[in-house]
Amino acid sequence: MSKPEVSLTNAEWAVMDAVWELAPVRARDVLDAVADRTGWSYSTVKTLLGRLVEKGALRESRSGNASVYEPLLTREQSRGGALRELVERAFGGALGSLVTHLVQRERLSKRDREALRKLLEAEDRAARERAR
Amino acid sequence: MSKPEVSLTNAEWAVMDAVWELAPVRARDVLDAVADRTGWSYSTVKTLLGRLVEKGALRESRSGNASVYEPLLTREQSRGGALRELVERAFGGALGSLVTHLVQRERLSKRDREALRKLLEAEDRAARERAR
DNA sequence: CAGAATCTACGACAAGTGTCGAAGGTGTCC
DNA sequence: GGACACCTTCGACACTTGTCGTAGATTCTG
Repeated sequence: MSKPEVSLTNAEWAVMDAVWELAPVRARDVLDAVADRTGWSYSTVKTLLGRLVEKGALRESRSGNASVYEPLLTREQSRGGALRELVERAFGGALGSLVTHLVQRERLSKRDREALRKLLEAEDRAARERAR
Repeated sequence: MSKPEVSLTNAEWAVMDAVWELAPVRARDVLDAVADRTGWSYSTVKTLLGRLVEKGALRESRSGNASVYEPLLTREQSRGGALRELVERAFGGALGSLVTHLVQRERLSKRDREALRKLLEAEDRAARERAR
């Protein structure tokens, strides 16, 4: 039972962001949330929502005459998918290459590096915990 | 003089990978390098190469009757671009969110975590060096 | 109830992507 | 010089993505 591996486009990410934040949500609300940044029309949002339902990223239900949408994927799942796609395409499938690139080329700030170290500590502990 | 910010598609990454590895390279060589994995025809490769030249990712020169291609971007530059696109779309523009996601959700192996720590050390030193 | 305000459903369209095939040069080898 | 191999250029086509507009159904409101 493999997950269908839903991949989101640029515009779809904007919509999903709104849905994740406001679900259960109506098209109108998504538009309101997104209009400033995108300038989209109601139609555009509706089309995107429709496509997202089709590809299994959203669930659509009816509340009277209007549709209400809810996510079928979590933001983290989607991020993971997008990340894996990137690693596949641009980093030869090696997550390690991405990590290396991150630290060496993207010039993490001192604070970022500190935070990262903290995360690593925590993850070490978590891993040890899991191992028990 | 800002760089044109070239963005590569899926298929184009495959071609660029071959070019980076073999440049200066002819279409035929790219095809040979990529055929197994993709099953593409010569035409397909040629089309992709043409599009890459158009968008400024490759330089094309003539050697007799045939074209020879060379990259105008390094792999690292392109990776950086792709990474930034991802962060923009899926991580709300916050590189830190990506890093957090990486460590917490992608379950880096113990070895990955070690390597990462090493990189951080090195980066700390480099930063200190740069600061002088 | 009539009109206004909303919704949804369809369809459309221009770009961008992934993939080729066919036609016509150019070199190469006997 | 002719046959063969290999190149390039052009054009095509289906699908995806980004964006709407319009028409018809539904609901709210004075």
